[in-house]
Amino acid sequence: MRATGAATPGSPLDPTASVPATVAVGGAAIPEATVARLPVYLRALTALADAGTTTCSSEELAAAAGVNSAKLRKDLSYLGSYGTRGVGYDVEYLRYQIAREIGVTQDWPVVIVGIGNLGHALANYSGFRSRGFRIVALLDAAAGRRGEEVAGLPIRSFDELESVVAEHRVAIGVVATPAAAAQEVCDRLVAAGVTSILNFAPTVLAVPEGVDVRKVDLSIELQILAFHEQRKAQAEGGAARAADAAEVIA
Amino acid sequence: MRATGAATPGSPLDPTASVPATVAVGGAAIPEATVARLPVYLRALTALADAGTTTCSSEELAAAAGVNSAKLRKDLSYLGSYGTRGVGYDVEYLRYQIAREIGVTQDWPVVIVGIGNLGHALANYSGFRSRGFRIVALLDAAAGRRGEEVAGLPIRSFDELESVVAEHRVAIGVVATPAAAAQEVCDRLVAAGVTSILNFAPTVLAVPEGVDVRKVDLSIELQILAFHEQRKAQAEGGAARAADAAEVIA
DNA sequence: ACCGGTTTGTTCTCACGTTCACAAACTCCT
DNA sequence: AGGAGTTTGTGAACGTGAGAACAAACCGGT
Ligand SMILES: NC(=O)c1ccc[n+]([C@@H]2O[C@H](COP(=O)([O-])OP(=O)(O)OC[C@H]3O[C@@H](n4cnc5c(N)ncnc54)[C@H](O)[C@@H]3O)[C@@H](O)[C@H]2O)c1
Ligand SMILES: NC(=O)c1ccc[n+]([C@@H]2O[C@H](COP(=O)([O-])OP(=O)(O)OC[C@H]3O[C@@H](n4cnc5c(N)ncnc54)[C@H](O)[C@@H]3O)[C@@H](O)[C@H]2O)c1
Repeated sequence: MRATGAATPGSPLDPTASVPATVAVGGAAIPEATVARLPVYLRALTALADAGTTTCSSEELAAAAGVNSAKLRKDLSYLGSYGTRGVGYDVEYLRYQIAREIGVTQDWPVVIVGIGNLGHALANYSGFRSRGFRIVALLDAAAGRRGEEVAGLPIRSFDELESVVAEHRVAIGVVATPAAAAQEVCDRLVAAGVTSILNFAPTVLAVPEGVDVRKVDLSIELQILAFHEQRKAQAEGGAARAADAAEVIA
Repeated sequence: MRATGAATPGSPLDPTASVPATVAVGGAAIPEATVARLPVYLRALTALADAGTTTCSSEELAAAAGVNSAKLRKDLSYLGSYGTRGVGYDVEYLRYQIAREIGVTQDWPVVIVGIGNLGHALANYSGFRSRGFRIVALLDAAAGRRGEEVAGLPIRSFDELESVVAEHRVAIGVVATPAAAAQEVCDRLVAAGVTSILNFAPTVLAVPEGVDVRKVDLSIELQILAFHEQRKAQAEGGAARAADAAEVIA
């Protein structure tokens, strides 16, 4: 059902969101779907640059990013005309333009709240740094964790949130607490001045206008896979792999 | 820009995917966007049930799930007519119907490959179990990790993949290895018979027809937030918080 | 200077997804 | 039994996104 290279249903355009859908303000309007793909292009371009490629066609870049080349060209056209007809795109130049458009030419300071299993993994993740983000503080409510160092940063009290946000001008917060605490933590983050939140807890967060929330939900992803898996099993006549987990209806 | 309660752009409808878009086979066709929301409804219903609620209206459930109530009703209508006009939905009954539709009335066996920072967190995550999944094996290539126990399961050699998949009839695999190894691991998983993959590595995986891939990409999520954050800063006149990370263009 | 080959930027069309609005259907009360 | 009030299920209108197709623009060679 899914084709090679263009293989994924996966992340950004959230059907759970009831929202505008294009992003206008200073520059031109950029469709939300395009915004969600820009980071993918950026990554593909970085990989090409690392491989020593200096120029690439929309076809090549599209293949590397796993999208249709027409879609890629249309996406890029929202940013401007950075290619050369008959030639293609200059990898380094385009990479910079996309990075600038996304806003990751400088680092964004980020706080992580909830340094448990997941918080530790996030704190240790080096991919942040190279992609435009800098973790400036790790906060946790549990007194037991206080003082422990993770990836060179001490775990601090959640009560230090306000001063940390003010000091580093933090705009982005990550919530990695249990679901029960997520809304409360979110409220505190917003009150402290954070206007973008990445939520790992399995809850719907309510936030005031002007605050963006994105969620990463592992169980949802797996359940979507399970749904398709079940359909595949049914398509095979029901005698398939997950027959024990799937009852045939039709 | 985003409204309370319906706050998120967040996950499932991936603009990186060039794909059909409705899911037909045994039962009726269900739009992909709807499939992506069913797990959210399921979670909201579980929360309601835990709170002792036995009946709810589409309005209430929609609020709990963070979506428009018309959208909710239309989504549910794809599954059948499980509500009662003038009354609403029976929480427990609807919960079961959705769980059955998704295919999580029984547990799906899952293997995790790459037990590093992230793999450890995933292995320790209890939310899996309660949502229809059972981790049956942890695999890692590094000999150094061999034998270590995580959450009651031993870390086994990646070479045991085929036998594990065969033994437990595993259909779903999780890739938590470095990006460089992801495609190779993915190929092995597919060859072993896995037909659904959840990928945490920042790479585009190429898979044959019939295999589903979903990706969870933290950096992409953060970059999307950064984009909007930058726009907010520009909207405020450029003198805003992240002025150092955002140049005003006009 | 011109011509063939190549690749972008864009237009046009179609499919998908969201939302409104309302008739059908149910409950409860009189 | 009937009517008022409530809530579902869905038809229709609108907006957004995807992809095919093509004209405009560029390069290199002659
Ligand atoms: N571990 C995973 O792989 C995984 C996967 C998907 C989702 N999640 C979700 O991510 C969240 C964290 O998961 P985890 O496994 O790290 O849990 P965890 O219990 O290991 O860690 C949670 C941490 O949050 C801290 N905390 C609790 N209340 C707090 C508060 N009010 N303020 C600040 N900190 C607080 C706790 O002290 C603890 O350190 C959970 O919501 C979980 O459902 C985890
Ligand atoms: N840690 C995070 O919070 C985080 C966040 C986002 C994305 N990621 C991505 O998730 C992946 C894992 O991250 P991590 O921090 O756990 O990395 P890690 O280096 O801690 O762990 C990777 C593990 O994979 C194993 N491995 C390497 N090659 C393998 C192979 N061919 N077969 C089987 N196992 C192999 C290694 O032995 C190691 O145990 C990376 O691609 C990373 O970019 C991690």
